Amino acid sequence: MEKYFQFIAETIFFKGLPDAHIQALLNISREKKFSKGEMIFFEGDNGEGFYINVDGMVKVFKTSPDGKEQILHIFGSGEPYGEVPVFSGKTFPASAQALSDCKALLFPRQAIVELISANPTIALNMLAVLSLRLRQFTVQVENLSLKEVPGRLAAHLLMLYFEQSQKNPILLNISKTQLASLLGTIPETLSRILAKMAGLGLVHVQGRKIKILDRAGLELLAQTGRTE
Amino acid sequence: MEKYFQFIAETIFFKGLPDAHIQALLNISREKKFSKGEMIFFEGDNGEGFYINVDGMVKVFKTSPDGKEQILHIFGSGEPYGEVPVFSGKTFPASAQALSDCKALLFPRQAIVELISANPTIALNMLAVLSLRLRQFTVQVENLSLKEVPGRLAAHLLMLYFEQSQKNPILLNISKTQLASLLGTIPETLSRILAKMAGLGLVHVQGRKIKILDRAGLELLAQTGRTE
DNA sequence: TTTTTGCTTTGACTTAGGTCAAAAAAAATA
DNA sequence: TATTTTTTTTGACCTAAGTCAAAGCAAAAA
Repeated sequence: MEKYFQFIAETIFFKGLPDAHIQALLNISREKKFSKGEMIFFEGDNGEGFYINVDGMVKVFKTSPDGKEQILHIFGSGEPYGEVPVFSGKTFPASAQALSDCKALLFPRQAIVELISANPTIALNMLAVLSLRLRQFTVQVENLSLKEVPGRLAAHLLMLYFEQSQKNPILLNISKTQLASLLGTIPETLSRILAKMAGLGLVHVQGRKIKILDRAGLELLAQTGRTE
Repeated sequence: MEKYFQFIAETIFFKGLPDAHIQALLNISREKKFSKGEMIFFEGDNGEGFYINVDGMVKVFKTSPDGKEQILHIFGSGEPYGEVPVFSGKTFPASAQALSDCKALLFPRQAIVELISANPTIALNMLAVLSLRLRQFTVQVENLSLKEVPGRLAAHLLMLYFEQSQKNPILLNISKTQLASLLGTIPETLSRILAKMAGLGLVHVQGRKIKILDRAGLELLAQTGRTE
């Protein structure tokens, strides 16, 4: 586990902590591996702790009775997930699945609570992370209820553009089917709208590579939903 | 402010704290009054602290460029809101407005952060509150993207039924226009669907009083979206 | 009480985006 | 490479729910 010392010390949850605490965290953490497609936890499960992703990508999602799924979030390296049951005392509100082969560190509930009780400063990092997550949810609700699919897609592409340090073309990190589920729509609709956006000269699409041709146009679409 | 000692000591945020800390909180808090319709904060503002509602009801919401609004949450007595900027260091992700004349206590950011740094109980309480809020958001996203309006309405009525200790008829605590906005739809659609549900013998509607006639039917509708 | 204002309902119409089916393309596996 | 499987695209069609307009009600203000 020693190899994760530096890794833990740099995660958003635990950055800025004294070495002694990092070491304590290292001692309580367990390494977990998941292969592509494997379920990490199910909605309704009692959480044994939360995870920090080391390698690979994880999706957290909800499913409807008729099998439709809505992705809530996709987590990559260094990102924590599954914290809700640790603090709320309730079950997981959603399920998690490995999108690729994954490695993660599991931090058991009891040990984390004790660590916070002994050291409230840690809690501030965690409060910050949860607050940012709340912020993201307000955006997702706004997108789902106040924007139409083209607007959501435009906003997402712009987000990726900045996330990938303004490189152009941008590269989708997930399949278009997964992207559809993240945007609250279905692959057919996503495909049609990408085609329409290409027709309008906003983007050029080649598999997972999307070249932004008209950034101002995308921004207008993302903000107002209109294209003129 | 002394009159709020007991009130603060019983809020979800601050329950379980020693009297000395409650007194400290009392000392840093400021009483605020808002009249019906008054804005409490705007999306994008820097938060000076968070609020705990004393009297009245507050809605937290997002608005689209063309004026449509989505209510994220409605807060009543004893409930905290506006915490996101305190911990995330960012601006308010949504706006807040008084739905009725309101009284609230404002807890300034700096003082709260200091209190948390020194007191693990508060930190854990706050983590619990934010986690529960995250849970609620997952439900809202699920509702918006995986359920149709009748299913969302049925789920909401059942929630009110339990919130109001299974009294029947239940009483809407907000106008139908506000309810529509909370459910991610518009008043016309809500009205039509309530009429349809009444036609199916699920409920009986009389202004803000809604009598549940077929609870199993409502539960089926809430879970599966179907009515047979 | 009367007047004004805001809330709710109803009707006619439109549309974004979903469903179903099938073909085409890409990726994974043998 | 060939073969199987998965993903993506396209077409025809359908429907939930939105828009617009108007009327009816209820609640607040004069």
